[in-house]
Amino acid sequence: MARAALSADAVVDVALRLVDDEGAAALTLAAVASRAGVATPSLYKHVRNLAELRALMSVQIMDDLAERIGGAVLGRSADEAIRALMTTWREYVVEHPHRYSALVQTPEPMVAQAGQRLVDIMLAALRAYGMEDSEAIHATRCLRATMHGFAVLEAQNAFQLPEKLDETYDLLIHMVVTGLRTPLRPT
Amino acid sequence: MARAALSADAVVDVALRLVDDEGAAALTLAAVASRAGVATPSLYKHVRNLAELRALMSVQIMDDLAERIGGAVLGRSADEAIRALMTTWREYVVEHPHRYSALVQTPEPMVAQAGQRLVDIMLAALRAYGMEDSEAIHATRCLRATMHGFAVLEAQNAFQLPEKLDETYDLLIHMVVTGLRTPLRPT
DNA sequence: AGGGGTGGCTAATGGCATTAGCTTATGAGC
DNA sequence: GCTCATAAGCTAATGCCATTAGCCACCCCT
Repeated sequence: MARAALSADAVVDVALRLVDDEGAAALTLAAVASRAGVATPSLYKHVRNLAELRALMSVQIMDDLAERIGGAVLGRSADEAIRALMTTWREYVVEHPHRYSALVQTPEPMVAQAGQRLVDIMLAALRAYGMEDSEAIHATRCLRATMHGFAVLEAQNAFQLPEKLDETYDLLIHMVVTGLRTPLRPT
Repeated sequence: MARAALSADAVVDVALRLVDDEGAAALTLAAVASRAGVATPSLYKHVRNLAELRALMSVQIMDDLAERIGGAVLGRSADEAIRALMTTWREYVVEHPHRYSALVQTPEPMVAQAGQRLVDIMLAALRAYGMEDSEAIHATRCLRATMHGFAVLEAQNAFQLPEKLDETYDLLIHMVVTGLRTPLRPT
């Protein structure tokens, strides 16, 4: 080992704060290096390239989300668990909208695994409905799509009208809870 | 006027086909120019810059979607309209996944207006539920968030497990229809 | 005290968006 | 049919960015 200095985690951390402060479009290696007080090429000692940095950031974001959500869901079941999950998810997005916009979905194993950890937590919350496996997977996808869609749109400021988003989100939670509880077909 | 040749619309068209063929990440002015059989700087005679090209592409995509959806919803009401709307939306995404990934939401008026046209069609479909204005707006946001979330994830290939997406989407439609029909509170 | 490896640096390359300024074809009016 | 203004194209140049190559200094371990 040599000087302590930077590390991959530290670089990711600097990059995440940069994105928080200046938006996802401001993410360049030059800007990260400048914040870290280092020359641009030095970053390559810690991350392979920009694409990997993006992936590492996404993993960190998903893990943060997973941790928060895991805590929120603990000890609750069924409707209450979904409500807590969705509320916690949105809180994170509202706290860090740019960070959420910087999330990338790549087929890369590292990112896919972090996504899976997140999905597993949702899956666990939905099993509380007594769903069998395949059914729970479909339900989880619906939950994920719904939350993610709202999150993306809110993070990008895509909702124009003056109606309160809090109220919309209450309705969204209601829609998910009601819609997933009502059986699709009487099979 | 001078030579017919290119036009802003033609550039947008070439760019959309490029994205369809090679993915959203392949969108560069150099690549568009090459496809159009022209030198890169020539594009600036038709679009202001890359950001404007992206915006114009997004407008085109949203208008295509609006046209399809307008047709699909015509003559249907309530549940059937929502079902048709969601099905048509997803068909477009499956046909043009890269194009959908290239969609940008900016506060720019041009894009916001195209988005509004799309939202208005959804709003019209939801009024069929007899919702009053504010209620219909919240419901439209839920519908939009849900569809968009699923579309983004499917376009990015973010669903890993082998379960059929068709089945998931059936459940999603069911969730939206059921969830939006059930009143939130008996106010 | 010394040596190996790690983490930093400067310099160089190539792709891209964008701007400046020149050239030419076209079509409207005569 | 000729002229000319202008739209639409071009080449050249700039500057930012990611990435690579190759060099140097510091620190820990012995």
